[in-house]
Amino acid sequence: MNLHLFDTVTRTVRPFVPLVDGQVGIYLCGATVQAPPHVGHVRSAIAFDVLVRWLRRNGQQVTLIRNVTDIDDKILAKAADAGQDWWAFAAVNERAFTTAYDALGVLPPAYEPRATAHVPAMVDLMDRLVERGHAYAAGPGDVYFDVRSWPSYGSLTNQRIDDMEPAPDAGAGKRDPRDFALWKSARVTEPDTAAWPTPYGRGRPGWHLECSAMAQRYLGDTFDIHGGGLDLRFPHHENEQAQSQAAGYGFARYWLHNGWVTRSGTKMSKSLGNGLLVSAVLTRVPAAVVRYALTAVRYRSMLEWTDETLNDAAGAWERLAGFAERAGALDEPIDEVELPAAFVAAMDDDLDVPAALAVVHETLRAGNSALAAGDRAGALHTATVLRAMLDVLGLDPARWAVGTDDRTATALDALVVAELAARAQARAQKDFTTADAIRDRLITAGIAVEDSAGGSRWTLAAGKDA
RNA sequence: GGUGGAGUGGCCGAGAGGCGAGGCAGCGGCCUGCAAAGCCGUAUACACGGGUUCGAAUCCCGUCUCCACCUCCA
Repeated sequence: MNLHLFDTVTRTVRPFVPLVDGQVGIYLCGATVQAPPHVGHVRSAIAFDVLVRWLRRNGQQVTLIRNVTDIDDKILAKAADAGQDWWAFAAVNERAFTTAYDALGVLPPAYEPRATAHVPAMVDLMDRLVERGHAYAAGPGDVYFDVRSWPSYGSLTNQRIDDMEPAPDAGAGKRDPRDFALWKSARVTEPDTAAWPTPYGRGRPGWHLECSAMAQRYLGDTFDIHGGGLDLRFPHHENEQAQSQAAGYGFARYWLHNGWVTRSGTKMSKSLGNGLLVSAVLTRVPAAVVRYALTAVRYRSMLEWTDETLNDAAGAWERLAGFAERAGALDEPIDEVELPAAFVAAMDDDLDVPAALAVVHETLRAGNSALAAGDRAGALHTATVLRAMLDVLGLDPARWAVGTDDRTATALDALVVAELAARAQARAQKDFTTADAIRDRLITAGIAVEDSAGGSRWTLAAGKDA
């Protein structure tokens, strides 16, 4: 493996060497389940899904831990507004995330720990920090991290404490306004179920503490990669690193951050109200097209989300999937296929997917040419290589093909095939008026028809101009 | 105020001193009954102003514009 990754800490692309050869531990900040996922959320999941797939393709055994933050201020507030139990409210949104991940082909993590199930691990971490003089209780249930006690605080994002804007809600009893909460005391307005007893008083976990505790529990004191969105670098990841290292753990060896999805140049986010729900997008665009659109841009870049983004993705996707199918390669095994050197080099260069896709499209052209020249064997081989590359990106056409066991698809196929047979007969009799009428009828129904020497082929034309 | 990112042809997007990645759209051609699909061909691109160099989108200096984080955010 010759993978190089951009590490946020050093701000350079550097060789990735796992702590234990052949095994890679990754902690990815998952969702705070206060709302269903928007497109930006799944972009992050997909970015790291590609990393996981590439590591596995290179023979690495990957342990991916992606947490679920199932309690926080907003969850409590929104659930209260909706007149629901906060835990039920969180569970509904967590399921929506799982549904979206599955629909977009994001491989499931090894484990998805929930914050509320890890209070003992968090208390352990707080104990260590208090013992070492890096945390203090400011009152019953309120525990803060003492940023002044940890000289390297700010090292992840290259900031000095004195340059940071102090939090406006400088909590009572804080030694420094930048001190952040490890544990938040139970409020009288909050339900009893939202607080846990600790030696420091009743309360609930601070966001940063959760991730430190869960990463350490499942991946060990030191692990390979910590990932998340660019917006989590500060304060979340800075605080995680400070807590864990101040407690004596090595923590993450590489920090990776994905860029976000923008609308008119502005970050898509819940608070700005410009978030597009994944569920809404998927009602009008095939999941494979959405996946392609979110995968095609390099993970560190911003991704402007427009109808044209989807239109471009739909065109490219249909070209790729259409060739794989026409070449008859959907059932070929791809695990042992050797990948083109240029593709490997692109992926090894900090997951340069756009460059890798250039190789994919060159391969596609060669395959289409082989097919046009009647070279079935050559086309089949090319299509198999193509699928192997696409599988690394989570875009293997076989994964997204409509199954023949799908009753609706089977029924539709029978009807369209009958129409195409009638059209073929009309064409044979040079009755092009009838033949074109049949084709127009199919096109109106959203079915594209392609003629070739071997007969006519149909596909659902959905996806374009979505 | 602090920290970081970005500005590439009609659009999207790689590259980072020297043969114009790739995709979409467009144009010309081949194929086709006509289409579609596919194939072939087709671009005086690198925010602006200086400089270094035989040679710069790529290095240096300066300028402008945009975005983000420092408060919950993938």
